[in-house]
Order: sequence, then C-alpha cells, then structure tokens
Amino acid sequence: MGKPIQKRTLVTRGKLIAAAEEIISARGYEDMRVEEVVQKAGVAKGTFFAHFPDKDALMDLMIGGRIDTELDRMAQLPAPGGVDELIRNMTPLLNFMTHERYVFDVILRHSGAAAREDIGAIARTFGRQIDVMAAWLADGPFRKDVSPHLLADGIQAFAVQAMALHFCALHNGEPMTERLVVYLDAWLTPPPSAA
Amino acid sequence: MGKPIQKRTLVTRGKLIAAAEEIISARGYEDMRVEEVVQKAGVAKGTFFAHFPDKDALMDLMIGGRIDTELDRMAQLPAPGGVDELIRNMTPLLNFMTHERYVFDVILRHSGAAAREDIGAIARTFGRQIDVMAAWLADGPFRKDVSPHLLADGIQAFAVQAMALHFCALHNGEPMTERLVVYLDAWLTPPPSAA
DNA sequence: AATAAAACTTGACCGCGGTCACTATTGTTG
DNA sequence: CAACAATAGTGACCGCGGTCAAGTTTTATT
Repeated sequence: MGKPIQKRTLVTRGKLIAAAEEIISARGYEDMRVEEVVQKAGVAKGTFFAHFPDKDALMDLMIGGRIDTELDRMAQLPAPGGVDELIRNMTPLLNFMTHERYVFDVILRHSGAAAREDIGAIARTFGRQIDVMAAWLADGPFRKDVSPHLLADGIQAFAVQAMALHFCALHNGEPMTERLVVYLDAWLTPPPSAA
Repeated sequence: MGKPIQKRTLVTRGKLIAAAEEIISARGYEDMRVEEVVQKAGVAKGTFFAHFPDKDALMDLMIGGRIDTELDRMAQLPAPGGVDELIRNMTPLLNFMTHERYVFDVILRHSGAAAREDIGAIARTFGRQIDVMAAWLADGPFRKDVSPHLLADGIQAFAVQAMALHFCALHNGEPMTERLVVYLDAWLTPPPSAA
C-alpha cells in the first residue's frame, strides 16, 4: 500500500543525511543550517522539505541514531551490581544528551511523539531505554516491591531531572552523576526494614 | 550601582505586557507574535528587544507569573493526608502546565537558568514548588528515611515525566494523574517493612 | 536657558525555517 | 517507442524573530 519510491529518492536522502552528518561533526548540532545542508548536498531547499517535515525531524533522526548507538552498548553490559555501577553504565549516554544545550532541548521536545503514527527516533529510544534498564533491574540488589518497569521509568525521570539541573546555574558545579546517585539511592535501594 | 530608569520605560514595558496579556487571553500562548504585541502597544519592534532579550523572555515572565499564582494557592492549602490528596492539590498547576504543548516546552526550556545571574521567573517557580511541597511532606504519612526536600525533588521529576507522557501518543488516553499516582505511591509511601 | 550626556525609541534590514506553483524525471502501459 | 501519470526537484517567495546605526526625549550640569 505504501506508494512506490524511486531509487533517486534514497540517493537524495542519503546525500542530505551525509551532508548533515558532516556539518554536525564539524561544528556541532546547534549550528546546522538547512540552507547549508542542501547546498552541501547539491539540491534545492524545497527538496529538503520533501524529505523531512521540518528541520527538527532531521535532528530527531541524527540525535536518535546516536542515542541508539549508546543503547546498543548499554544493552551488551552485564546487569550492574549497584547504583554506582548503574550510573557508570549510563554515563556516556547522559554525557551525550547534555553535551550541547540545544541537543538536550531537542531530546526533551521529541521524547513524546505528537501523534500515534509518527513516533520519532528519539521517542523510540526513550522506550528502549526503559527496556534496557528494566532488564538490569530484574536481578540485582534493588527494590523488589515494584516492577522493574516502574523502577526504570523512575530512573528516566530522575535522569532527566539531573540533566536539567546540570544546565541550571543554581546547581552546576556539582557534577550531574553526584546528583543522580542521591536520587537513585533513594529510589532503587531497598529501604530500611521498618518505617 | 543600578542605572537610573526613566518613568517612560515602565510605561512602555507596561504597554508591552498588557498587549501580550490581551493577545494570550484571546488566542493562547503559542500564537503570540512579537510584531502583534508591538503594534498593539503602539511602539516599534526594536523597542520590544530593548525591554526583553528575546521573545522567550516575555513568555518566561507571563508563564512564570501564572505559575506563581497557582503556587500561592497551593501554599495556602493544609498539608495533604496522602498521595491522592497531594496530587489533587497539584492538579490545577499540572493542568495549566500542559494546557498547551508550546507552554510545556517553554517551561522545560526555562526550568534551568542559563547563567547564575539571570534566573528567570519560571526557574524560580521550580524552586518555589520544591519548597511548597517539602513543607507538605514534613508531616504526613510519607517516607521519613530521606529528607522532605529530596522527596519534593522526586515529585517534581515524576510530575515532569507524567506531563511529558501526557503529550506522547503511546500513553495518552490514560489521564496524567493516574500515571502520577502510581509513581508517587512508589516514591512517597513507606515501603513494606521488609525487603 | 543652554549644553552635554545618558536613556530610550525607531524602522529598515537580515537570517533562516518553511511553502508552493511550476518544471523535470522516472516508470508503466498499449 | 510514445504517451502519460505518478513521483521528485526547483527556487522565488513569505513570516517572523532579532539587530543596529541613527534619531528623539529625558535628566544632569553649568
């Protein structure tokens, strides 16, 4: 039922993505301009928007791809034996997500999809992240009174909070992971036996 | 010290803010155009940017003011007797924060300040929110093994998570507060006496 | 009242994301 | 192959946030 796609479509799309990658690796995400991408790819500006609904959609793809690489790595790792190790396992991902303020903003904007049908790359990685972490939590010295999935949801929430504070003038100085360890100790560690 | 400010500055600023308020209450936050604000205020476009660094700064002010109103109300309330009541107390705030996708995005962007010196209105409300909730948590049937401040941080993190999922196609249908109650039960409720 | 300096305002202009009516290319069918 | 849809690509154009050199008004100074 999908409409037939001509070969040159894939070629053009590839040229656009390659151009974007080149620009990003040279000057970072924030400074990417659509005009520069199309110029480098040797196509007209309108062509860009025939391939992507808007600039954000390309960013979603590029950033989502990069996050997926990190998740691939994380999925290989053995289940962490404690909060410290868990955070160490996540650190490369968190570092990427916060290495540019612009990137973090794009990620937040795309972490939920707008419509059921067009869940973007980043939104998918948020789901994947839950799965990876839930697997870690299933066995390990962590709370067992709630489901691993719920625990993973919480880790995500706390990670976002820690990353947001990383960009807040009131809180930086203290590294992100130190803030996170406090949160996750309280969230994941089996509490003292009586209230 | 502070440079002298002329009276007309306050007048102009007032006209800009009044114009913005009028537009927002007529058509919502997202559709506010700087050009329309200055036209309605009867000043030139450049004047706007002499009063606010950028459009976002005005939005920060407008949205922050509105959030402060909600926090004033919340601060008056007696400490909630449980998770359900706590969430009921927060609901008007959460509803405002999510009543437009654009508003939620602005809030997230501004929840951390860019530089120590220019903490905006929204960033300040995030701090206030912690204080209001920490006061609620000090007495009440909630976890006591960690500080009320930390508990309040967590509530904020989970609230943001719940609101983000509210905009996610995969999760809406289920109302926001129902998601939140699951999170907060696990976070705030004294856990069963043994692991 | 004249003058100078600082504060404030102005609007033409720019950058850049996004649109759309039109042209060009591709694949198909008789 | 020629005719013809369907699919892709084009670039002038628009909307809107943001800039800045020049002009106007206020306040301080003599």
